[in-house]
Amino acid sequence: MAIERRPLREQIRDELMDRLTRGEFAAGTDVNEAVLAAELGVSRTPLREALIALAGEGVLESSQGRGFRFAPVSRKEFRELVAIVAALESLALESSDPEHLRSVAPRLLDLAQGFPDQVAEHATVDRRDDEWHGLLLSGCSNERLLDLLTRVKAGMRRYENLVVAEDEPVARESAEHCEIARRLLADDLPGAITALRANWIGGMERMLAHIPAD
Amino acid sequence: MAIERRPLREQIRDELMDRLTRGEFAAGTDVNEAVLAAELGVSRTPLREALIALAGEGVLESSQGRGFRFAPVSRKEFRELVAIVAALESLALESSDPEHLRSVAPRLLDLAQGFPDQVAEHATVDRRDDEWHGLLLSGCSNERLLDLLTRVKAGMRRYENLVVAEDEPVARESAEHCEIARRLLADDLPGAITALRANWIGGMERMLAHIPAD
DNA sequence: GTTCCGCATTTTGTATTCAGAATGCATAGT
DNA sequence: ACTATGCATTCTGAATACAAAATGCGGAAC
Repeated sequence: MAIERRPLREQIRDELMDRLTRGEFAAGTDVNEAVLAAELGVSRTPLREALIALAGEGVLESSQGRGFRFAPVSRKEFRELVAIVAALESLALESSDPEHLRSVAPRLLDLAQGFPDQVAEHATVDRRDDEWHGLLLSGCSNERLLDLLTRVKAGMRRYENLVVAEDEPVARESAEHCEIARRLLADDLPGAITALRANWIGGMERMLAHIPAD
Repeated sequence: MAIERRPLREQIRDELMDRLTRGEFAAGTDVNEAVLAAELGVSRTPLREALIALAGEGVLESSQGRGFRFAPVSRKEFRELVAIVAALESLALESSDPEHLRSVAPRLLDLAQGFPDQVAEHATVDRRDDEWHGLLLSGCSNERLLDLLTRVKAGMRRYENLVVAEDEPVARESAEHCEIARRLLADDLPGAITALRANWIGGMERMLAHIPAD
């Protein structure tokens, strides 16, 4: 058994992201360090270190003397984040080994086609989507880029639980993923990238319908 | 007079970035927290907070029990970073107001043409380059993107002082910037983006010649 | 009744202390 | 002579203690 030897700040960071994903923190609310530290059973020091790391990813904001608060959501920022992620994933595809892309394409198609059949509980949908995009990017050798992508996506996480999974969007998502996979199978990388962009933009619009105006 | 009211961790972060830019820290070397804290005249706590923030930007690495060290440089990582920045700046241009781009184009051209005439001390070249790209992106309303760009560029900073400014590269850089500005003047956004990409790739190759093999 | 001032309380920001892990050296054993 | 083990030292990781800033409330002045 490999014993867990990670700094507390990282474990705390992950725990906070988990809770955020579960919707336990409302956007815009202040963090009370003492209370949260007690709740987690740690001291304020590693907690603050985790908060600083999360602030670097845009999950939290901080201001002098007022501490940290969960970053408020806005339609504008969501659009900005989607544009960034779309561009970065496009780059990742571009710099992937075409050979590898073709080899994972069948599995990508499989997964995408299976989407609508599965239960559509919200958290499940997101996790499955993450897995799909993860596989899509698995051939990208730009480690820095993959790192950056996970960080930016972490900043998007708080938007995920604003909407609930519905049948029609899930079907659309599935169709779009199939399209991307088929392009890859056909060795049509530019087409796949275009489809990927369309997928992000489309997903964004489907989400925006649920995000209240600023 | 507005008195400075920023958390120590931010001031420390900036100071460390300054020193890094000045080449005071060798890549790959360990940070001794106590020594550095004493040198800066602060305690280890805010210093560590700054180190954690910098680690999030890829400037530092950390490992359990061994603390922080300045991230080693590698040709591979440099290529990765350039690809990312090129993609992000392209996105920024795409999402800029064309009107605004045309309006700053003359000044961009002016600045670019002035480049070769100025003294070519290394730090000056970089600062002037930053200013030029800053102006180029001044019309981008995607705040998150601009934020991300500065962070990724911070991670590139440690590569800058590996090379010294030379006449020929500076002239090339100037010519490429002129090309971008002219495209903008002609309302040719796609052309400008292509030229921008070429500028980054070209600059990368010119730098790579000076970066030792991994 | 309303506004402004000041004090008490709460919470953050920073320093200090403590504990535990890693490194290096010395010594003992083969 | 070489290797391995134990110990001392150094440094990081985390907790606690302290200082200073912000918030909220109550009372006094108008």
